[in-house]
Amino acid sequence: MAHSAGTNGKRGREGISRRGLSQVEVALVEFFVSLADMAGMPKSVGEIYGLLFASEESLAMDEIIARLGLSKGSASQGLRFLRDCQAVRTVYRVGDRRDFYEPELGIRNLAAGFLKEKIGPRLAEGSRKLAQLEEVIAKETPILRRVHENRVQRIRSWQRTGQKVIPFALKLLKG
Amino acid sequence: MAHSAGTNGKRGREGISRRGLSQVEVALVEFFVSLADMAGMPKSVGEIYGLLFASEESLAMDEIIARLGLSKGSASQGLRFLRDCQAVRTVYRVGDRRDFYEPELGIRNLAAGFLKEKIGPRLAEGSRKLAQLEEVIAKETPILRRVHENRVQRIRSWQRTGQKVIPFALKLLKG
DNA sequence: CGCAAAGTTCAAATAATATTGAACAAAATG
DNA sequence: CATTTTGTTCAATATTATTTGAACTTTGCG
Repeated sequence: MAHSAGTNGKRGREGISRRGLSQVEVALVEFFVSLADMAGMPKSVGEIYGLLFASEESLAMDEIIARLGLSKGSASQGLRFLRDCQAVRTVYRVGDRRDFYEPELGIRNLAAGFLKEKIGPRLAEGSRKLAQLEEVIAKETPILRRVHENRVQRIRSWQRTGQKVIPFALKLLKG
Repeated sequence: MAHSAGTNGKRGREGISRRGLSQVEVALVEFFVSLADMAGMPKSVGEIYGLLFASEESLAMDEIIARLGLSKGSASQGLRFLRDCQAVRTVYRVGDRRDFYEPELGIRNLAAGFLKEKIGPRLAEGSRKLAQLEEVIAKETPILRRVHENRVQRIRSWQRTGQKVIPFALKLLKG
C-alpha cells in the first residue's frame, strides 16, 4: 500500500475530530449528510460526497473507508450511486490501480444528474400508472366517469406544468 | 352515527376492491402513495390525500379510517401533516360536528405548502450549519483557509442559484 | 497462468421510520 | 354538568431502509 495505512487513517495534522477528519471536514460532511437526507438519499452518500467536497485532492475508496469509518459495502454502493448521478467522477493516477474520485462541483450538472437518476424513473412510473388509471376509468359508467376524468385531467395538468418548469430551471442553473 | 357504520365501510356500490374502494380509488390512492414516497412522506399521507382526491364529496376522519383501513393515530397525524402543508382543508357541514376534509387541487398551492413546510426549515438549518462552518474556517491557517473558503463559496453560489430558481418556478406554477 | 489488490454483491444485522391502539383531552349535546 | 362523540398524543410494535461483512468477481501485474 502506498500511504493510507490500516484502519485508523492519519490524524494529527489539522484539527482533531472523528477518525482523523478536521473540523472543517466534519462540518462539510454533516452539511451534505443533511442535504442527502433532505433529498431522500442514504446518509453514507452524503458522507462520501461531503468528504470528497472537502478534500482538495481526489480520494480512493479505501481512503474514504478509512477516514469515514464505513464499510466496504456502503462505500462501494455509495460511490456507485454518486457515479450514476454524475455527482462524482473517477480520476486516474499513474502507478496506482485504484480509482480515485473527485466531486462534481457544478450545480447544473449535479441537478441534472439527480433529476435523471432519481426523479426521471419515478416520473415515468407515474405516467404508466396514470395510463392504467385511464383504462379503468374508460370502463366506468358515464356518471362516475365524468368526475374521475376531471380529476385525472388535473394530474395531467400538473404534469404539463412540471414539464414546463424543469427545463427552465435547468437553464437558470446554467448561467 | 350518521351513515358510515362499524369497521368495514359500505361496499358493493361501484367496483370491488380493497375494503370498499372502487378500482379508480385504488389506482388514485396508489398513485399518490408513490408520489408521497418520492417526496419522502409517509405512505399513509399519500393514501389519505389520494382518497380525498378521488372522492367527489369531502370526507370525515372516521370515513377515511374505515375506507383505508388505517388506525386513528395514522389518520390523525396524516391529516395534520396535510393540513400543515395546506394540501387539504376542512369544510363544515350543518348538523355534523366532525371535520370534513377536501383536497387542495391547485398545484401552485400544493407546491408552496410543501416548500414552506418540508423544504424551508431544512434550508434554514443548512444556512445555520454553513455559518458555523465559516466560523471554523476563519480559525484555520491561511493555507487551509484558502481551499476551504473556496469550497464554501461554492455552496453559497448554489444557494444564490436556488433562491433565483424557486420564486420563478412558483411564478410559472401560477399560470 | 497464478497471485494479490481492488471492487462488487447480497443475505443478515442493525438502525431509522411509520403505524398502532389505548389512554387522554376537547368540545358539543341534551 | 355528565355524557358521548371527536380528535390527539405517545409509548410500544411493526415495517422499511440502510449498513455490514464475508464470499465472490474482476483486474492488473510479474
